Amino acid sequence: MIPERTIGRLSLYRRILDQVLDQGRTYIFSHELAKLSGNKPAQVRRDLNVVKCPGCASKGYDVQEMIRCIDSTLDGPDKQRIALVGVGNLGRAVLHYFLGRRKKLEFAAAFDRDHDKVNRVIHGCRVYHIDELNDVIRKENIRLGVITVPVSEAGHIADLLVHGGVRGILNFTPAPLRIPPGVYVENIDITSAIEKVVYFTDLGNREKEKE
Amino acid sequence: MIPERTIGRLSLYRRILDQVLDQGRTYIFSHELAKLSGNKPAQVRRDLNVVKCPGCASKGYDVQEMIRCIDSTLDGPDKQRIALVGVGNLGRAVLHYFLGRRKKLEFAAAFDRDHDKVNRVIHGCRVYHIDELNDVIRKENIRLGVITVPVSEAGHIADLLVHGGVRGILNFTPAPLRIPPGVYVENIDITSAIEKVVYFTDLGNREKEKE
DNA sequence: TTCACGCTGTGAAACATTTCACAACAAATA
DNA sequence: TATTTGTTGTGAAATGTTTCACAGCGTGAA
Ligand SMILES: NC(=O)c1ccc[n+]([C@@H]2O[C@H](COP(=O)([O-])OP(=O)(O)OC[C@H]3O[C@@H](n4cnc5c(N)ncnc54)[C@H](O)[C@@H]3O)[C@@H](O)[C@H]2O)c1
Ligand SMILES: NC(=O)c1ccc[n+]([C@@H]2O[C@H](COP(=O)([O-])OP(=O)(O)OC[C@H]3O[C@@H](n4cnc5c(N)ncnc54)[C@H](O)[C@@H]3O)[C@@H](O)[C@H]2O)c1
Repeated sequence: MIPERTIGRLSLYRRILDQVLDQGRTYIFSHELAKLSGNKPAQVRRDLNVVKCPGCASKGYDVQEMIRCIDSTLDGPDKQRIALVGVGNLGRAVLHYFLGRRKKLEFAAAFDRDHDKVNRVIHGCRVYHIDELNDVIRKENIRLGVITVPVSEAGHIADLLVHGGVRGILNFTPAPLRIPPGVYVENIDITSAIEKVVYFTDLGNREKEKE
Repeated sequence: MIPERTIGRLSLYRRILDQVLDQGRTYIFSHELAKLSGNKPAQVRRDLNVVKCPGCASKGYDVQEMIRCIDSTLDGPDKQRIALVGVGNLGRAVLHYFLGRRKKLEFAAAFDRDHDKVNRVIHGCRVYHIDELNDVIRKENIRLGVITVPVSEAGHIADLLVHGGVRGILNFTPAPLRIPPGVYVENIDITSAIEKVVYFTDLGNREKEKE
């Protein structure tokens, strides 16, 4: 059972290593990957040990081997089919960005309740009416969902997804989803990210005790 | 010095409390806010202690008082002026979402290098050419930046922002920004968030040792 | 007035994660 | 061959965060 933080870093390493490989490098040292990813060398080595990627004291780590090790940990055996719910500004940005970007991820269906959006193909993804959600995700065998509806709708949408058989959700809404055990939820809260920046940036200005 | 996780939760509590207040409630117990925010009651009480918000054993916490305490910790004294760089799909989603949403946050300028976008007002925000960045953020007294350009541009944009006097950055790019001490960076990595969902969802399918 | 209840506030324990620090080793050099 | 150099892999320490568990208290009931 690998901790969440580690998975996040492995995901980042992989994208960096794809680039490193494109540049023709075949080996890399932990301190180099550390610099490229914004971490400490010891952290990088630990993370690589976790995915059983062996290094060589003189040459460092074999880049292709690293990618293979990370792949075998992060990727499922098959291509992951994902449903996106809420084809608004953020939803469309996500669909557009991931279109053809990562081989193992496919946005197989999107849902909205706005009739101007349904029955169209947006950024390579067919948009269905929300009422069809259950049928479509079952028929398409979709196990993952992304929620980009307004916060007031999120709880209800999460219930629909879970009822349809979805077992992992990326939730862009600040609503805490009440889901049964066995379903995994990852939250991205853009508002709180901005508020963190405000707080930690202002430390100099305001009276903030160090300790 | 309050830890980052705590700040994230406080930001969430505040939004929940705004709603609670709209519903006419004046007091709330830690276990209720815990349920609404997806945390344990002891965690909520600790967080509130951190912002010196007193509770009453019989009535719980005064909602307005809580909001005041959180405000006085999270918000700077003035409205925060923010620059967004990269008016693409994600950048526009952010501009649109925050337009008039949080009183203390204002997207005061946006920048792009695409001439179709510059010198227009998009979602209430004037878009300038990237070459004007330094002048505009100095003139407008902007101290915070949001980076939504392609990953290859992010390092360069971060340098421009810092050079112009920006001290806090929200970076949507997976590029680790090399910034001087005193500048705070918060990263949102949507790709790694999705990959976390893939990993933790698949635990049942694949052979994953528990321990 | 006394009691029982349920909540807050918090010290201390438990748990999680990062970092240090160094033995062991491979390659390059002399 | 012996020596130097610089890296990996990892036990153990340090650090950071959450959770437990309960003393103390205010309120309402008897
Ligand atoms: N965009 C951002 O920067 C941002 C920032 C912070 C939080 N968020 C969160 O992400 C959510 C989405 O943001 P956005 O900017 O894309 O909003 P948006 O309003 O542009 O899009 C919401 C979409 O969901 C659809 N929808 C609404 N109810 C639905 C339902 N019951 N079933 C199916 N579809 C439904 C709407 O038709 C619309 O297309 C926000 O509501 C917020 O909770 C976004
Ligand atoms: N949209 C997503 O779901 C998503 C997911 C993962 C990561 N990201 C990250 O966020 C970034 C932005 O995503 P997006 O979907 O909005 O991309 P996008 O291509 O729609 O937008 C990028 C914008 O930046 C502008 N730009 C490019 N170079 C510039 C420069 N030097 N100066 C000023 N402006 C410049 C472009 O003109 C464009 O408007 C991505 O490149 C990626 O790194 C986005």
